[in-house]
Amino acid sequence: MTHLFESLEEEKKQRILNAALNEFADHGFEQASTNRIVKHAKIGKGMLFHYFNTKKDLYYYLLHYCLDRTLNDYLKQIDITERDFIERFKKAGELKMELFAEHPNVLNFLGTFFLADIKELPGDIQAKYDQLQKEGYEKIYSNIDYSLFRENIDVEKAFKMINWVIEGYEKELKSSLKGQSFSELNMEPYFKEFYKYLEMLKSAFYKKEGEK
Amino acid sequence: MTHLFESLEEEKKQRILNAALNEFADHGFEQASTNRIVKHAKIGKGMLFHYFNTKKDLYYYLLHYCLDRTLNDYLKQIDITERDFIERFKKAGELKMELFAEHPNVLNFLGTFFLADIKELPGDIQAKYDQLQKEGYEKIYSNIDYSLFRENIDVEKAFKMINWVIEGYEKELKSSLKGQSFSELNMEPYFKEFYKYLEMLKSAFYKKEGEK
DNA sequence: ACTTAAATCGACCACATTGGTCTAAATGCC
DNA sequence: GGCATTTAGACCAATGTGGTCGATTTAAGT
Repeated sequence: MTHLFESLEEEKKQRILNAALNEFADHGFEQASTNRIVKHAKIGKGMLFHYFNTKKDLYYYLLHYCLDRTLNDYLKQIDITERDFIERFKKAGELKMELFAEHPNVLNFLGTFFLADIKELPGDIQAKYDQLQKEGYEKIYSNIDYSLFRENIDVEKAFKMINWVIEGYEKELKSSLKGQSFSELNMEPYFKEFYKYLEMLKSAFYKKEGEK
Repeated sequence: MTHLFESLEEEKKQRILNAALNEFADHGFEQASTNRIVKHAKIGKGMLFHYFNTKKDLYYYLLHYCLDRTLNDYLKQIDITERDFIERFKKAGELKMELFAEHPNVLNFLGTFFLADIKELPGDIQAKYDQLQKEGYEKIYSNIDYSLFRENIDVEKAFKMINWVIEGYEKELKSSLKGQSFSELNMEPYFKEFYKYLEMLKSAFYKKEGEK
């Protein structure tokens, strides 16, 4: 088989995945401890190095996994036939929350990776990374209907502000629900509140009904 | 003398302060290394423990220092006779940038401290911390002129969105100027751009001239 | 039931790093 | 000169590091 680890029982796989993602997300590559990983994953030390030969290999495996998830479960799901910027990102925000609910550490891990700027990556991972950046850029900027915006406003700045508000709300939500098991929570009221912010943004930046 | 460290030549004091703040900001208390601190501060190991008896004492000293700076150089400077929310935070944003330019690590250090939630602090530090929270709350919410806001908008939400936009701009600025010595930079063009965002927020949330 | 192969653990390795100490030299001061 | 303070870094026991290995259990095949 291509990878020993892949053919493990799902539950153990998840335990190891989560333990390792958390450890790297919390401490970065160098300071992450394989001892802590095996302890939290509740496996013997030997196993970790049986599945992944070295600490670095483990890191690359996780990186590949996270890039894949983010690309397939998040970016690729963003619908660019939706030409309304805010509507597009309303759905994107929901997708992001779903991914976070299922795998809180995928996004955290990638977060720490982004600001660690490693000099060189294995070819296939570099490719995935490039693909992710390209896809991300496209999903944000392509095929937006500029005519929805009021004439006198700076659309570039509006884009940024909308993103900051979405990020701000996400951040606040995460911190106010810290500890609670996100995935078994009824998210509806939070989405409702999220939508109110988006409506405010629309009435701030979009043309009013009359002048369309 | 009350504290050996205080009566050092300014330049050496700064070297030690910066080295230690950076180390704790990057790694948190446990993982921070006194060896790295002395290396970066370019002093002998003995000195650090001569000035501050233990690692913990050093940490508390820094904490006290950072709380003090933030309180005196930032929070206390915010003018609450300015009743216009956005104008108040325009000046607050500038103060924050100035503090950051002079001491990038003070805010970073406090940032890591906030989310580390230590169980118990020495009395005097706990007091400073409480004072900071109280002062912070006051400076944000007290004496705001609500009548500036348009009648149909949710002011609480507007507050938050304004803060998210300011934080977003700060974050973007920091990351786009990363590496450059912030303090020797001409910040004017960036303030100009910052103001444009604030103007957009005003026209989004405030009453127009006519309806005042 | 017997053999062989894969999976699993954790003691163990050599080495690096930890917070903190202490000696001995350098420097400042009268 | 002589006393006190400042300085550097070798040194300490303790802990932690990534990674290995032999021993034991489990699974599979026939």
